[in-house]
Amino acid sequence: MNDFYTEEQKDIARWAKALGHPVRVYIIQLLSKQSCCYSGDLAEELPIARSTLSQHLKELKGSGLIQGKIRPPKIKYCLNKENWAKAKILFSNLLDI
Amino acid sequence: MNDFYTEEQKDIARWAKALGHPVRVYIIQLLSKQSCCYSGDLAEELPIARSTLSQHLKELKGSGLIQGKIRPPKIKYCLNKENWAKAKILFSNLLDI
DNA sequence: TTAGTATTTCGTAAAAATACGAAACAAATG
DNA sequence: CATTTGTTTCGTATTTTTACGAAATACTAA
Repeated sequence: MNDFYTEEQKDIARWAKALGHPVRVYIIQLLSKQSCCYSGDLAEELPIARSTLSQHLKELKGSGLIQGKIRPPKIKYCLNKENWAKAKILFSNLLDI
Repeated sequence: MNDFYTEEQKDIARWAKALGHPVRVYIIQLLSKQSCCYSGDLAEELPIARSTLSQHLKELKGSGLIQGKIRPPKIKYCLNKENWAKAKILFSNLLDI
């Protein structure tokens, strides 16, 4: 492991990286507003292939910012509220808000 | 150009991407505290090659988050206060702070 | 059981990020 | 002018990201 950086710095970097693409910002903004959505709803409005969208969702999920609940035959995506709250705190500190 | 995303979404993504590596978070945190620093000072404390550091600084500069002023023979790096203020606003909105 | 719906995974390709050491550069000093 | 100092650019290699279409998966409904 790289021991040089603090856990906080790594968390900020991980979440910032997750927000480092406009489509993922779009998704997070949507989830902030309406709390949940389905991949299909996103796919209809976004100008990218479904598989590409799926990749972005996977990345957001991997960062911990969102979570997906299987609700057959769909998958319902929501913010991961716990991590979102953490992210708020860390970004607030960084930005001195 | 990709017209689908708003300027705001692109700005957030650009700045988030710039913060998407622990070393760049480290640099930004430092500059938030002490407002300015030299590449050499960073190079001494960071566990990466000077050329790699230079690349990270270039990326931060490219994103608009920092700026470098030539102060021979050194280069003095500072936060770009204008963009930093913008970033604060955009991230505040996104995080609903 | 077959067909349909929603989404992901796979295979692949192209572009971007990360890292290093060597070499180049730009300005001040001897 | 030659040297020193601080930093960047170059060349290169490796890894990661982004993107797409085709195929696979998982569950429901007919």
